[in-house]
Amino acid sequence: MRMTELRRRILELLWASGRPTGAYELIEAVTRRDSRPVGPPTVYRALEFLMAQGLVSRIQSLNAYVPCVHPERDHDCLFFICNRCRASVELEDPRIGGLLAEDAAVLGFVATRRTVEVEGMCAQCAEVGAA
Amino acid sequence: MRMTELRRRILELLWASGRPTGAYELIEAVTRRDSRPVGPPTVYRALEFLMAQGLVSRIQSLNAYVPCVHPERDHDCLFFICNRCRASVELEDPRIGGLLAEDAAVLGFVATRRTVEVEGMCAQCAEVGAA
DNA sequence: GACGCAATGTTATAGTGTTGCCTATCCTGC
DNA sequence: GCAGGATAGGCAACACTATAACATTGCGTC
Repeated sequence: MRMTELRRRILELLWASGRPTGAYELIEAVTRRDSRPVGPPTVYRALEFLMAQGLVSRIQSLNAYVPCVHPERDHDCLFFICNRCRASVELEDPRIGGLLAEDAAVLGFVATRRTVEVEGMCAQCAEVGAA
Repeated sequence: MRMTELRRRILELLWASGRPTGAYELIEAVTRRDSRPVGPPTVYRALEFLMAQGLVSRIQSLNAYVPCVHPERDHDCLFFICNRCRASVELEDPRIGGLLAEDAAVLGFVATRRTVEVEGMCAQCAEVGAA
């Protein structure tokens, strides 16, 4: 389990992008930057690794990937996704994790992964165009 | 805006299925049952309609669709998805919607859609195989 | 240097969803 | 009844997302 050149590069690209980025965008970006073709499996494997390390999260609503804001902490990612400017904000709200754990307990459900995503419009976009 | 034959059929198939069902499964099912080919756009349009009516929800983690348990009520769907038996349970927990609204307000974010999904193992499956 | 293992490369393909355009059907108002 | 607009569905092609299967490389160990 190593942080290889490729994996680091993909993580850098995600940070540089500043917004949720699709796997095929990453494929293109890596290919362009390294001037050699990179196939889908390569990138998907790197993403899988980065997600396992808690360095990257997948946004289900967008089929896209973002770097985690607090990789060090054990994170319950909670995303606010602007459908206008495509930006996403990651938040931590332990209370939500608590409620979900509570609900899971009632069901006898053993949770392994959580997805909490809110779509809408960010403050800036909402200000600009009320449409 | 009408509940047509096709739309009703797809809703019925979702209810009959008893678990999250993919769009292409529905395409196949409708095609088989009606003995005539149905294309992807047809089914996707019907699903879009059903979701707009609050009769169906999409489970992002699975790229699949489920009928809503309480179509009449305004619902904040919250799903528990078993990765073993593929079943899903829909719950209502207004407290979570409340917290999300609160967090959104802090960000000045205008929310239009929420996705809350928990993956793991349901009580029955957890009981059977602890693996 | 031969082996073992993790990582990556390569090719092909599976799975999911959309666009564009046309036809059919239904309701509305005359 | 019957134009005429609006909504729904059919169809072909395509775009996007992800994985399978198998070969290769690089690296550490004995």
